[in-house]
Amino acid sequence: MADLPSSAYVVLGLLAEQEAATPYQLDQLILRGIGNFWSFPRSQLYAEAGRLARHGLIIEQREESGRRRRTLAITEAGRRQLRAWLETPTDAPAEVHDPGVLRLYFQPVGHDRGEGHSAAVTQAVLRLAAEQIATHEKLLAVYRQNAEVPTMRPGSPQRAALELGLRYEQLLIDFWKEVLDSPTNLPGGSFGRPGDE
Amino acid sequence: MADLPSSAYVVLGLLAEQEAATPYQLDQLILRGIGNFWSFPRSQLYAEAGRLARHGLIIEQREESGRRRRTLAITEAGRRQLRAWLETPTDAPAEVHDPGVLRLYFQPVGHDRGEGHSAAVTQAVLRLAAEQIATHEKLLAVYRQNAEVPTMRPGSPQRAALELGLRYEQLLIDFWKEVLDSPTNLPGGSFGRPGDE
DNA sequence: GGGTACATGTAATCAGTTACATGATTTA
DNA sequence: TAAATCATGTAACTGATTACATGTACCC
Repeated sequence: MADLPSSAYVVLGLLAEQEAATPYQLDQLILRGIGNFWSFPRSQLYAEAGRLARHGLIIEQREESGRRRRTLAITEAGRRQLRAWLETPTDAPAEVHDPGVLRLYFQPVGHDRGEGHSAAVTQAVLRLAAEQIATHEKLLAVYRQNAEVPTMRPGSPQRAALELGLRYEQLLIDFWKEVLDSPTNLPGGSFGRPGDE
Repeated sequence: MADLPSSAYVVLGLLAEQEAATPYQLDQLILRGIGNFWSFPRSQLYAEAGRLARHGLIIEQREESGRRRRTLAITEAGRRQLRAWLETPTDAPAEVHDPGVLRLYFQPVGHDRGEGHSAAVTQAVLRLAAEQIATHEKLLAVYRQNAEVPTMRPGSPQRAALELGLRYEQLLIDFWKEVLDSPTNLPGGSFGRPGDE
């Protein structure tokens, strides 16, 4: 079986716990759960559903009437595929796409010549840091709320993924706060060089 | 000006510091630098180059002879666009796609009924954790090497981005080590609940 | 000078996103 | 019952990836 994109396994995984769901319901689940770590727009769910159905990994039932709603359910073959994937070792690195860091990286080139930090760069970096702190604190708050919902069992994989999200956001906030504190000598300066475990 | 995908700004940003480069050279730069935080395959560079050239943000020169090599250089309009983007506030959240976490999340559904941790799940989680630790330690080692290259100025944005990478990998390693230590009560268990600042 | 590794480009395909259209349900 | 909101689907487009083809330099 040709291997599927990871988003397909998100669908399979959710259907494995839900037994059956509409794409819309899956979207809600993703939003509240794994979506914070592997998100994609709802419309993609239709494409995934089609693909998975073609492969016989799920079955789609359409309503006849107006909305022609789809109900999705995983098949035995789908479960097998999911299990196989869960057991497949992976050393694929995580992909991080962070627009804030990207902007930080290129700050110096936006301004005129010279490697040194101009006042303009400093200003821009400060603005960026403040904005990023706000962004990440907002997300942290959302995660904390998610941690409170009753179905979130402590010690479960779902809770662990969320925990990682919480720590990640905290890391980012700490990082940007350091930037705010010394915008001309960013984190990773002369002290605490790597190699000194 | 319609706004461009972030990868376009990677190209613009690099060209702004390099003055001129071939796509291949850009690829090398990305590999060593920002690529750890915003990567895409080399072939994409050709598409980006085309797009940017069409918009007049860079100029492309092609060799006449055999390889028909392209040399890219940023234009004044390109610099303006880059500057504008650098100053655009963004609250777009970072996207993290981590195949290890995704697998962890769905471990329970791979195995038979019941919410409780079966021995099989525990086994699978342990394997996953071990494998993830190895993966992230490998990447950490690469980052540490990158931190040593002479052009990597301490306190610079490039170094800061790398620093973030180092911390991120360390975070992941710590997380997975905790998993290894108590695979039946994953991080985010009863103690250290959020809300207790 | 033949093999190997590096450098370069393109086309075809697949994934992901945006924008839109419409059906159903609630509520004032 | 009109307006607002939630739920649902599709098509068109753009971005990203894979697979391939070929050129150039180096080195034994």
